[in-house]
Formats: sequence, C-alpha cells, structure tokens
Amino acid sequence: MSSSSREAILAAARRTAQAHGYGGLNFRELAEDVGIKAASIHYHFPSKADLGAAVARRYWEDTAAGLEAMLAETSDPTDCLRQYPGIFRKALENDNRICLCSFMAAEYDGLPEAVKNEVQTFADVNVAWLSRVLSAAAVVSSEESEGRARAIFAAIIGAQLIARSRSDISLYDAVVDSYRAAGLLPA
Amino acid sequence: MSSSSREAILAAARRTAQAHGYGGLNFRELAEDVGIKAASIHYHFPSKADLGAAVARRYWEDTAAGLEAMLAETSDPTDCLRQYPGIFRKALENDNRICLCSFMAAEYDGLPEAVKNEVQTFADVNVAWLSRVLSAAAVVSSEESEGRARAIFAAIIGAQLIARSRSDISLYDAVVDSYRAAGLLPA
DNA sequence: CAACGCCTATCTGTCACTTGGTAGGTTGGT
DNA sequence: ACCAACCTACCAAGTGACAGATAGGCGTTG
Repeated sequence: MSSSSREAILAAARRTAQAHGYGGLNFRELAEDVGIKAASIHYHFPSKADLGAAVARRYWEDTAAGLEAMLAETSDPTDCLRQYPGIFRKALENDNRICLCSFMAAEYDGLPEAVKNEVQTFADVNVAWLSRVLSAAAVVSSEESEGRARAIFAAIIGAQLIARSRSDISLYDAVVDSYRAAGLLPA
Repeated sequence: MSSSSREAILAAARRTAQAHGYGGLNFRELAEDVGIKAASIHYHFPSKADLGAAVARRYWEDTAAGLEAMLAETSDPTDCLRQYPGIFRKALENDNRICLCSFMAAEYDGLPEAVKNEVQTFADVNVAWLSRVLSAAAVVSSEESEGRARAIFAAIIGAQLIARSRSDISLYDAVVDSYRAAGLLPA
C-alpha cells in the first residue's frame, strides 16, 4: 500500500483536469477528494508541475495500453478505426469531460515544460497508432497515413470540444458520423 | 472618445483570452496593458463575467462581419469554403493563439452563464454561415449541410488545437490539406 | 453643478508552497 | 532481544503572492 494515496491523487487530479484543466487543479480540493491534507500532496508531488506531468504521463500510458488492447482484441483494422471515436466519447459520457490533453493543448502556453512534453506524447501515441492502423486497413497509402492519422486525431478532439460546449453528446456522434459520410473515417 | 478605454480593454482582453483563456484573464495585467488601474476596469465592466461576455460577444460579432464580407467579395461559394480555414489560421499566426471560443469551449464547465451563451453563439454563427455556403456550393444536399457545417467547424478548431500544442503552424496547414484530400472540405 | 472617467486604498479570499513537526514501521548493529 | 537510527506518510500552521471586488475621492468637461 505504499502508494495508494499517490494513486488516488493521480486519479482525482485526472478527473479534475479533464473538467477544468491544469489551471483548474488545486491542492485543497484535490486533498479533500482523496481524504488527506493539501500539504501532504507535496510529499508525493513536490510541485504542481510535477503533479501535472505525472497525471498527463499516466493518461497517455493508459490510453496507449487501451489502444493496444483494442488492436489485440479486434483483428480487423477497419473495425479498430470504427471503434476509435468511442474512446473519446467516454470522456463526454463522464459528466461532459474532455480529453485531458485537448484541454492542456488549449492551455499550452502557460504549461510547465514537463507537462508540455507529456501532452505532446499523448498526441504522438494517438497519431502513431492511427497511422499504423490506417496502413493496415489500407485506407490510405503508407506515405499518407501519418498525415491522415493526424487529421483524424484533430477532428476527433474538435468534435469533443463542440459537444462539450453544448453539453450534448449526441452532437459528438453527429459530427463523427459526418466525418464518416465525408470520407475522413471509414464508414 | 467616451469609450476608448473600454475598447482598449476589450482588445487587450481578447488577446489575453486567446492565449490563456477566460481563467487567464486578470484585471491587473489587463489594466497594465491598457495603461489604467485595475480598479478602473470595474467602471466599464462591473464584474469579470461581464467583461468575459462582452469580449466573447465582440468576438463573434467581428467574426460574423468578416464572414459576411468574405461572402460579399468572393462570389464563388466554393472559394469561400477554400478561404474559411484561413480565418482560423490568423489566430495561430498571432503568437500561437487560438480561437477565443475554442478555448472557452474547453473551459466551458467553469464559465459564467452569460459567457457560455456568447461562446455558443460563436459556434452558431460559424455553422450557419458554413451551412449556407455549403448549400450554395452544392457540396452536400441542403438537409445535410448543417451537419457537414458542424463537422467542418469542429475539425478546424481541432486542427488549431493540434498546431498550438506544437507551436507549429505548418501542422495546421497539413491537417487542413488532409481534410481536403479526405473530402471533408472542397479541394 | 453634476456626470464621467479614473484614481488610491483596502478588503476578502484563494493559491502554491514551506516549515517543523508527529506517529508508526523498518532496519541494522550489538 | 534491544534500541537507536532512519524512512514513510501525513498534518497544523503559516507565508507571500495574487485574485476579484468595493468605497470613496479627485479632477476634468459639458
């Protein structure tokens, strides 16, 4: 149990940051969620920047693991592409939250360097996975797959943002369907 | 000149909010930018919420005027669709800023009600304009035009976010080109 | 005079972070 | 077996910086 508080802090911080961003993280509220005192968080994470970087890192690690798991379970790469938007849908289902790293991309200018790096890695993980799957599904040529992968990733986080600003998850579904109809994603 | 300070405050607040969001707005810094004292801002905008709403309102008003102007100058609706991404490119050109309302869409949960409304109106203005132009260009059927309009709007702000998180405007261009190649936007 | 535009001064609250502890568990030398 | 040294995990109290907001006053202009 050496790190149960640490894990609880990471989980609570992730939840908060998906709703209010890095700037919306604060030690008091976090501590209350976890059931310890604010000062104690500094034991596990010396500074807010350390906490932010740890949260973002854990976030992309979990995402990467989820993507690999999907690939292992779903043999057809085109099916993987069909399921991909569902991953980002979950954030919206969870009280209208959004992807942690989308929020942090908006906040990018004011972010500590260590956090910026993790945010970029999240994008890299998604683009690399999409690129691989697009190639496997032969949706585009392998030279174009990274560009298309980035476009899909960008479009998905845009859709998330739109849906959030209306607190309406059906908007996300509608936009994703439009992407499919337009040919950005396989139908 | 009854409102030269008021206008200066709005302009400075817009610049700041495009870089650091509604949460990043603060009276002291704003006052320094404008050359007055922080307390004086409250004369023009009683509360921060009032200021935020005024900034967001002015933002969509300016955007709406720009879109109408483009439509007046460019007779071909398909050309308008080709130029549309350029509007959002300008924010990135301006020190890696993004659309005010994209940022505020991320911050949505913590926004005062009056600000939320203006943010939604910005989206409405864009979707309505795109929908009109898509219909005129006969890119999609008129029943589908609003859905496609929303998809384009979402995709564009997603592209902006991606480019910002790398401070790399060429990423925006590449993603927009991918949208065109995929058929989301006319080539 | 009176409204306007801005000022000084101050209030109250919240933020991240620091200091200086305590209680309990583990370890290692004798 | 014993005890001292150390480590882990936490807390109470407080610091200075900064946030939005307010009250009341001062000079200019119509």
